[in-house]
Amino acid sequence: MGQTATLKKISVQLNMSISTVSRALKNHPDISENTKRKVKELAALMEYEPNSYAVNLRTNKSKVLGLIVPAISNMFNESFISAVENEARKSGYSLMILQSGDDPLQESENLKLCKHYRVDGIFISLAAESYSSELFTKYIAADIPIIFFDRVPEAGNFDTVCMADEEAATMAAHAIITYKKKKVLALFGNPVLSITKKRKDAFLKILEKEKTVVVEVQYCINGADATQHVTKTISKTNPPDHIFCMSDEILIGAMKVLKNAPLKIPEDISVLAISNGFIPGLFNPEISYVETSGFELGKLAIKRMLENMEAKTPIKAIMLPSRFVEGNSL
Amino acid sequence: MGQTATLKKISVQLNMSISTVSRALKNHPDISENTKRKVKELAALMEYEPNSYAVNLRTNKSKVLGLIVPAISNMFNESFISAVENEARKSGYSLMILQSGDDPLQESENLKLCKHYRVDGIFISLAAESYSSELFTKYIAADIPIIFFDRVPEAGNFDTVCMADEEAATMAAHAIITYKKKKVLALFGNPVLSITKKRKDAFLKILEKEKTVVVEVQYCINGADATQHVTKTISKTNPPDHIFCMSDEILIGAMKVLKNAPLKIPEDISVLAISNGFIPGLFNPEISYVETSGFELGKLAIKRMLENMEAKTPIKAIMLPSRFVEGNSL
DNA sequence: TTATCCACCGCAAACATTTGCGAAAATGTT
DNA sequence: AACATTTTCGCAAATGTTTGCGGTGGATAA
Repeated sequence: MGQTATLKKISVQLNMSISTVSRALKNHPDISENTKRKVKELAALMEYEPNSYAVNLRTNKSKVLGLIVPAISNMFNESFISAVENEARKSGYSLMILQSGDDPLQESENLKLCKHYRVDGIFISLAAESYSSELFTKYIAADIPIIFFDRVPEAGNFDTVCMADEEAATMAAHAIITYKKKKVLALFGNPVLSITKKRKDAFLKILEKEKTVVVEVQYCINGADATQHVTKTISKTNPPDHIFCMSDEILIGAMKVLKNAPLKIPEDISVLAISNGFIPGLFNPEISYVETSGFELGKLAIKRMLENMEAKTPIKAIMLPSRFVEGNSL
Repeated sequence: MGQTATLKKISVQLNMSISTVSRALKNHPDISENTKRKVKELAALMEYEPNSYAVNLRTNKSKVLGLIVPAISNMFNESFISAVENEARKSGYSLMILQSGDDPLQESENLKLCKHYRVDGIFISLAAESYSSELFTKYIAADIPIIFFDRVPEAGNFDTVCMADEEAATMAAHAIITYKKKKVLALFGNPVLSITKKRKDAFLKILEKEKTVVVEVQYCINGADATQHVTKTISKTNPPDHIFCMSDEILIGAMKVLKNAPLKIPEDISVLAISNGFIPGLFNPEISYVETSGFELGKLAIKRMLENMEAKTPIKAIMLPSRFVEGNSL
C-alpha cells in the first residue's frame, strides 16, 4: 500500500504538479473547477490529510494550545479544562495539558515543553511559589500569548482571567454578618497565593468593621491542614459558631471532622464555603457556598485567547462575577 | 534579534556545516571533542532547541500520546490521566487529551485528530455506543498502538487495561452475603457498556445462588437516574435493606436521596459501592467500597504503552486487582 | 499581425532537521 | 616515501507543505 497519502502521490497519479494539487485542495482561484474536482475526488479516495508537521514547519503555527495547572484532579480545574477543550475544538484548536504538581521547577519545565511543541498560546494557573515570571515575559515577547487563570501573578502586567475573588469573599463575609455569627474560624489556602490574599483581605475588611464578630484566620496548605485546624478548634471550651472555607479542598478537609462531630450543622456550628459547586451538595446538610464556576471561567479564557491570537489586544484583567448558592448550613 | 536559534544559524556563526552542528549536538562519534564543545557552548548560549516539527517531519515520531475519554471531570479518569501524565513525562512523552462527551461521533473525530497530530500512541476509554472499531483496527494496522482502558471494547482482540471488574463485583456480592442482607437494590451503569455487563453478571452470579437474598437490578445512565430509582424504591412499603452502587457517579446520585432519608445508614439500609476511593469518604457514615484505582491503572497503562512502542508485543488484556475498603455503611 | 490580457498551472525556494555517502586531512604502518 | 587507515567533516537528498513568481497557451483588442 502507498501508506499515507501525500500531495506528491496525488500529483503523480493525476500527473500534475504538487503546487497545483495543494492549491486545488485549498480552493485557490487560480485553479480551474475541473482540476479542483479531480484533485478533491482523488484526495478523498486516498484519504489524504495534510501532514501536520510539514504544515507547522512551513507556517510556524501548531493549532495547539498549552494548558498548565497545578493538578488536573481538582474540581475547579477539571471544569475549566473541560470548557476550554470544548470551545477550543470548535475553533480547530487542540489542547496539550501539563501538570505542575505545584512544583515551580516542573512548572517551568512545562513552559519549556510548550515552547518546544511551539504551541500557539498558553493557559496557566500558577503553582504556589512560582518563579517563572521571566519565562512569562520572555514568551509573551516572543509572541506566544499567555492567559493566566484562577491563580494569577500578583505583580506585573499580564492578561488574566479569574473569579471576582474580592467580591466572592465579600459576599461570604456579608452572609456571616446577616446570620449574626459571633465567632468564626476562617480557613484560607496557601498564603503565598495571590488568590488567598485577595480573598482574605476582602473577607477581613468587611468583618473587621463589625465589632460583634471575632475572626480567627488559619492558613491551610492542603485539606489535611484544614482537618487539623478544625479538630483543634472545635474541641476548645468555647468553639466557634461558624467555619468559613475558602475552597473546595479546604471544605472537604473541614467536613472530614465536622460530619462526625457532636456539633450539629447549622444549629451548633454553621458552614460557608467558596466553591466550584459540586462538593457542597454532597454533604448533609448541603453546604451554602459562593460559587466560582470553572466552566464559565474556561469559556471566558478561551474567548480571550482567540481574540488575542488574531490580533494583539491590550492587556486586560477579566473578572467573572460570583453568585451565592443557598444550602442549609447557615 | 535572531529570534529562535536553528542549526543553520549556529553553523554560520561557527562557520561549519549544518550537519556537523547537528551531529555535534547528538554526540555523534564522528565529531571531535573540540568541535563538540564549541558547538554545545554556542548552542547553550543561543538557547538552541530543536524545532520539533522539523524533527517530527523527518523522523515521523511525535513524542506525543493521545488520550481520549468520555469526560475528564470524572474522579476515575482524572486520577488515571494524572498518573499517565506523570509517567509519560518521565519518558519524554506529552499528552494530548481529548473528550468524547460520550458521543460516538466526537469520539471518532478525536481519533482522527490523533491521527492528524500523528501521535505515537493512543489511550482510550470508550464512549457508550462507540462505533469506531473499524478506526481502531485501521490505526493499529497503521502501527499506532492503542491501549483501551476502563471502558474497553467487548468484541475483538485488543490491548486492554482495566479493573478486574468481575473480581470487584464478586467481592461486593460476597460482602453482601456476609452481612446477611435480604433485599438489595443494585444500581448499575449504562447497560451498553461492557464494564456494566461484566460487573452485573459477576454480581448476580454470586447472589443468584444465594436463595435468601433477592436482588432488584436497575440501570442508570447517569447520577440523576440513580437518584430517581432510589427515591422510588425507598418509599415502598417494603424497602430494600441494601443498596449497591456500581460507580462513584451512581453512588453520588443515590446518596443525594439517602443522606436526607429517614432511613439510617447502616441500621435501616446499608450501602456498598465500587469506587475510585475519594467520594465514599465524604459521606457520613463513610461508605464501604471496593476500590478501583485510576491512578494505579494509569501507571499500568503507560507501562504497557511504552512496551508496545519499543517492540510490538502480543496483545494482552491486563487486569488490576481490587481491594475492599471498610467504611461504616455495611 | 502584433500586442495585451487572462486563466491556468509549474518551478523552485523555503521551513529545520537527519543521515548515507564520499572526501579531505591527519595519523599510522611499512 | 608510499600506502593504508582512521578521524573528522561537508554535500546533498529527503521529509511534506506553502507560496512568490514566472511561464504557457489561447482569446481579445488594436
